[in-house]
Amino acid sequence: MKLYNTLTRKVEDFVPNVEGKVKMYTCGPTVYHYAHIGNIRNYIGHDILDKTLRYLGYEVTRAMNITDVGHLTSDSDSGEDKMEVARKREHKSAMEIAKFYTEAFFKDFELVNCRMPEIVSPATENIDEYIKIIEVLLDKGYAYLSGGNVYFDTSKLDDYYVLTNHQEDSLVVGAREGVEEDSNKKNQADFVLWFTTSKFSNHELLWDSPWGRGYPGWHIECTGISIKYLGEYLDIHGGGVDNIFPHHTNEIAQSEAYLGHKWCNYWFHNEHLLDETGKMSKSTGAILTVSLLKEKGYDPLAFRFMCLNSHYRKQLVFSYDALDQALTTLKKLRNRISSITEDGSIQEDVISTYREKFIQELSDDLNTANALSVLYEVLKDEILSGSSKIFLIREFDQVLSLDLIQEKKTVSNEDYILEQIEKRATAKKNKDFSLADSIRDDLLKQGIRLIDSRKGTTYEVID
RNA sequence: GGGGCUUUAGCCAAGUGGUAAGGCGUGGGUCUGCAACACCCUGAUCACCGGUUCAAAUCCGGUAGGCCCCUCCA
Repeated sequence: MKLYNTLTRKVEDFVPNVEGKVKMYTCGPTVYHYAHIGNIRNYIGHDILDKTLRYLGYEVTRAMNITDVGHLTSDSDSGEDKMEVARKREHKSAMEIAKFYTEAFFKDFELVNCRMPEIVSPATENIDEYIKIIEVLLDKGYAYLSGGNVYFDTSKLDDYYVLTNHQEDSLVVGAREGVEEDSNKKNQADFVLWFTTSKFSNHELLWDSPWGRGYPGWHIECTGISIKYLGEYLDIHGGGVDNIFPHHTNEIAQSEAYLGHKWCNYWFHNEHLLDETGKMSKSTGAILTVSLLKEKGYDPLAFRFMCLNSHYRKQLVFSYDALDQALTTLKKLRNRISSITEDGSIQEDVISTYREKFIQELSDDLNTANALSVLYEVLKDEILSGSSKIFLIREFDQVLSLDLIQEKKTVSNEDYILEQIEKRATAKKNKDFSLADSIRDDLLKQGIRLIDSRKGTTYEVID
């Protein structure tokens, strides 16, 4: 398995800490709003990685957090917490907001056939863990108290910027509009581990800590949850590219300072899905979700297909044109697959050849577009028996998860349909084409499409 | 200002030194009373300029366009 590692900026052979076992962590959603399709693309990327590793025989343990606290709209103490903003917007309690959007997230997550990680943990359920880590960081001298908050001291590290090529001197303070400088910090790059109540009188979610009643900083939750559930040595940690700096950079800083050794070997980052205007954002503009696509009549898996047809490390521009294409392609694929008759023997030799090809593509830094091409090769192969094709497709779909093999839709009134087909055949024989066509149209309205061939007429059930 | 990614046919895209996969669409055809389905055929010298090389979409340099990050973000 070859995988691009942000840490080294190279495609590398993947070697887990413990042979045959993989510990994997995914930065989960922030549940103050709906997850848009760009967010979901990220989870599809992680899902493919997860399933590919399993397909290759690894025993994968995967954890994901749910961020239900502690995201500020701005870095300085004057910023508002996003959960608080949503709370005001919707006149609900913070926990109600979190519960609502968590459920909405997993609904969409499952609509695109993403596998649920073994561990899914909300940030608010692991406060003790963060406090424990922060105490150790203070003891070791990596953290300091200032203005009521606990900060991580980045100057204590030799290589704080390992994940990026950033230089401290060339960073622009407040590069983004609305970001203000925090005067409590010793160093520009220092970040908050724990906020106290001092500046936030209206914050709803608060916990007692040795430093006063308050709440955790954004970065500590992933470190805490990851170490708590996956241990001190992590194989893969992933998220969107925007997380590289500062989130993942800070995670590495605090985790390794806490543990005293290297923490995670491979950093996996998905590129963004763009729309015509550029980056999709939860903070601005309308939010397009998978559920909304479904309401518009799209199979959510068409979106998954669209993502798989591209590469996870490439920006992908969303358009309805592209989604339409993906939907057509997926339907045609399923159509072709459903017309395969399962006969003939299972041809182990040929099957393993294709299996190897498929594995080779996925093992090449998850080249899903080429993996899909292997699927087309299988369909076209004239030597391969129907049973062998279905066998392979079923296997490929364990990773692709496109529901390629559809349950044959059955109808309760088959006798009636056959009777109508018979009637139409007679009408055709008598050149009464208007009657023949009206029978065909009637059946179509009932979701039955007739298929004429030399051998006669058959039917299929359509949506 | 600094760091990074990207540019392949109408569209989605693969391809990291040896004369451009695959899919969608288009056009033509087979089948058909017609249609749908299916099947067959159909297209690009790879943003531009220069260099390295026997050989470059693939390596190097430059130009132009698009995008991301530099403390909200997948």
